[in-house]
Formats: sequence, structure tokens, C-alpha cells
Amino acid sequence: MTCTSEYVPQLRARGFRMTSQRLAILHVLRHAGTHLSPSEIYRQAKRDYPGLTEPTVYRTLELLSDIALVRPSYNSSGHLTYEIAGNDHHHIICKQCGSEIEVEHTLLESLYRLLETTSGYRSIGSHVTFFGVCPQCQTS
Amino acid sequence: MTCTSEYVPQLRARGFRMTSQRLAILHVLRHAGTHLSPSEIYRQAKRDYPGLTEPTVYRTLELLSDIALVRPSYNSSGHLTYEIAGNDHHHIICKQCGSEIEVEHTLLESLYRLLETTSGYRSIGSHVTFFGVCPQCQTS
DNA sequence: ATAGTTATTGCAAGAACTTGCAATAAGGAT
DNA sequence: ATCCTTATTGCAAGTTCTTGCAATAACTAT
Repeated sequence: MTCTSEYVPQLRARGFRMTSQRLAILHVLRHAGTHLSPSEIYRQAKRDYPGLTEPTVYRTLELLSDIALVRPSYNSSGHLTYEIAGNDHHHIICKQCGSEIEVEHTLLESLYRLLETTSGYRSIGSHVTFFGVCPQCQTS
Repeated sequence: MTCTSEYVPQLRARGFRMTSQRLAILHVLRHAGTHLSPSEIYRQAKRDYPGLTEPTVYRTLELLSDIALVRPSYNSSGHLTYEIAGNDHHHIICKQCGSEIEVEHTLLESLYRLLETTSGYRSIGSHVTFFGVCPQCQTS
């Protein structure tokens, strides 16, 4: 649990507080290493902090997304999932089997610059999930 | 309602059937010209076909997405919305005011080719929604 | 340490979305 | 036209997600 204390200043700096609930949720995401659904996060974090409730999980995930400590993305059936924000990357998910791989952000950088100049919009840096068919599923 | 009959063969070709419910839903999307939430689609299509139920709307939208007659996308609060599939494009939505603009697919084509060669995944052609800050919101 | 401020939470109710299953009706065959 | 097959629907119940509000507890200042 000590490793999640590094997030305290990131919350404080924006006027937010660290709570046991938020620690439990961050701890789960920190050790997951993959995308988790809100209900799965709830189930696991409840082991650390049994008083945890579902609304708190949803509100916490939304807050942590806003300040970019966690990254939201959508799975192939359109549901929101979350992962801890580490190195900047995107995802490709297989439409058929659901397997996913990461895409370096550098591959998208020139596109983002292009979008900003052509659209007038700024700070287009959001995480994107692409859907395709993985090599294994292509051969069947 | 006559203009939506053009979709009949697209359904038939894949073994699906055209029904009054699907016609009503397609009719709504056809005349909307923008993204609509499932509940809004339900509300409007019910005027054409009062017997319509919500589960049918959700199931129909999923089917129509699968066969690419409608295009799903996410609004800034993460909810699924739908629009009729016309010219191939993507979206940028303002995180602050919610205003959206379209992005030509040609801008993304080289990226998609790059992704396919580097990842081994195929038919990465899915619709993508980017989030940024629009020009108006930047000046406030 | 203690008290004060207010972000955060839990609760409860509601809205949005999903699922299983029996009844219905679209489209093909006779 | 009528029957047959089965895709599709409605119903009802369940799950997931959201929201308002009063109670709690994290942080600040004294």
C-alpha cells in the first residue's frame, strides 16, 4: 500500500483529498496491469476497505480520470474500463477474441498535430482505442 | 418513411428482417443529422410506432452497428450515441462545451495503414472520437 | 491538540442498460 | 393464399450506473 502514497501530492495540488477509499482503488489499479471494469475494481478494492460502496467507485474513477491518474477506455462491447496511467499509449482490441495490444503514443503524434492545426481544437491528447482483427483470429 | 426502405436489402443480404420497429428507428436517425442517445431515439421512434420498447431499441442499435448502417460513438461523458452511417468520418468533441466537429477519414488513413503494418491487426477502420478544447472555449 | 471548513462518502432512490424466454410476425416454400 | 421456420419482439426481472442530500472525515489554521 505504500507505493500508492505517491499519488497524495497529485491530489493535494488540485485541492482534492486522499482517502482510504481512493487508496484502495488506486492500489487495485496499480497491481492489475490491465483494464478493469468498475464492478471488478469495486469487488477487489472492497477487500482492502470493506466499507467501500459502488457510487464511490464510480465517482473516484471519474475524478482520477479527470486528473489523468487513471486512463479510461472502452472494451469491445462498449463498456468503460480503467487502467493506471503509466507510459502514454493507446490500444488496439480484437473485435473477435477481445485480445488487446498497446500502441506507442509517438505513432499518433503527427496525427494529433495535424488535427490541431486543421480543426482549431487544442490539447487533443486523449487516449484512443482502435478495433481490428488480431493475427490469430485472421487465420480462422 | 419511403426513404428508409433502401435499407431492406442490406438487412436481407445478411439474413436479417426488416420490421416496423427497425424502420421507425432508422427513420429517426435518418432525419436527425447528429448523434442521438438510445433513450432519445426511443422517445422519437415511439411516435412512429407506439408499441416500441426500450430493449428493442438497444438490440436494434447494436445490430445496425454490427452491419455498419449506423455508427456508434461516445459523447464527452462516456455514453454511447448513434448516428446514421453516411460519409466516412470521425469526430472531435469539446471537453468543455460538448460541441463537435467532423474529421475526414482521409486524415487518418495513413495512420491506419501504419497501425496495421506495425501491429499485425487487420481491418482497423473503426470510427474514433477525439476529445479536445474548441476555439471558443480556449478564449475563456 | 482542537475546532472549523468543506471535500468526500454512504444511503436510498432512480435512470440506463441487459438478458431469458415465451409469443409474435417476416419471409420463404408449397 | 396458407403454412412453416425462425428472426424478432415484448415482457419482466435483473444488473449497471447516476444523483441528491445528510453525515462523515480530511486537511487547515489556530
